[in-house]
Amino acid sequence: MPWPPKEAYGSLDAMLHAWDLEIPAAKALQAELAPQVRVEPLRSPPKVVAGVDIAFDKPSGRLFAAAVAFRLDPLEQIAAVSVCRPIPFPYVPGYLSFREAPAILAALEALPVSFDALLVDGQGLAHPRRFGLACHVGLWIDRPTVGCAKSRLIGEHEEPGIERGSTAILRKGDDRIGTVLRTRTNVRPLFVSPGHRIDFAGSIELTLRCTAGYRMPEPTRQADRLAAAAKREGLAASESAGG
DNA sequence: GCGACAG
DNA sequence: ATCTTGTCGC
Ligand SMILES: [Mg+2]
Repeated sequence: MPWPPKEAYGSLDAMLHAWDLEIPAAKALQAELAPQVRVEPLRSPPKVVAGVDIAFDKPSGRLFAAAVAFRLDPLEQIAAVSVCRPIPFPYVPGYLSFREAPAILAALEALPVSFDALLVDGQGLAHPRRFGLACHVGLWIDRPTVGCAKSRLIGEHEEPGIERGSTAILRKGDDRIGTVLRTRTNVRPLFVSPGHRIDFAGSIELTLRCTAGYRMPEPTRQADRLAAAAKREGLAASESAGG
């Protein structure tokens, strides 16, 4: 199966070299790729949902990316992997994908099972150029992808109700860019926005279906934990090795 | 120029 | 994101 889809970018080679860019070039690339993002209803209900996240170790300049797959109905973990890579890009608001996407893609390629949808720890459409981390990764894997961020990057919104499931529209000017979704009663809401191949309603529904007692959806929450664990043992391993 | 600012 | 123990509230 042809993955990643080079057709979506014109040239896979160009995209492979597009990870190492200066801010101005990265900004231009986002503007060029944003029109490729498709906000549309899910074509078929996802059976397997994957989640990804990263743990950083500034001292060693390394990062640990994890990908965890969950089957729905009932929600249960079926696979998990982690990879180690050098940190490729500094954290710059608006350019998170250039720091995290390469490693996320590597982790997803290492996942031993196929997945129908992906949950990312960051914004999707709710981005200055409508091209957050979830859009970048979603376009690459060409599968339904949702951005589930813990805080706001841009946009205005009202406060959603305190009950789990309550929502408030996240907007920029007259355009809707996402949803402020309460995944747990009386707990800070999440900022959910489409990454690719899914719409606002679908991103809300999928996020809620993947939530089990915690603020963060399970795929992303477990990926966060695995990345942190990989970091701990990764550092311990390099220490005992003398590095 | 100043403040905001995913992870 | 990361540095980090105990403490407050549902
Ligand atoms: Mg993260």
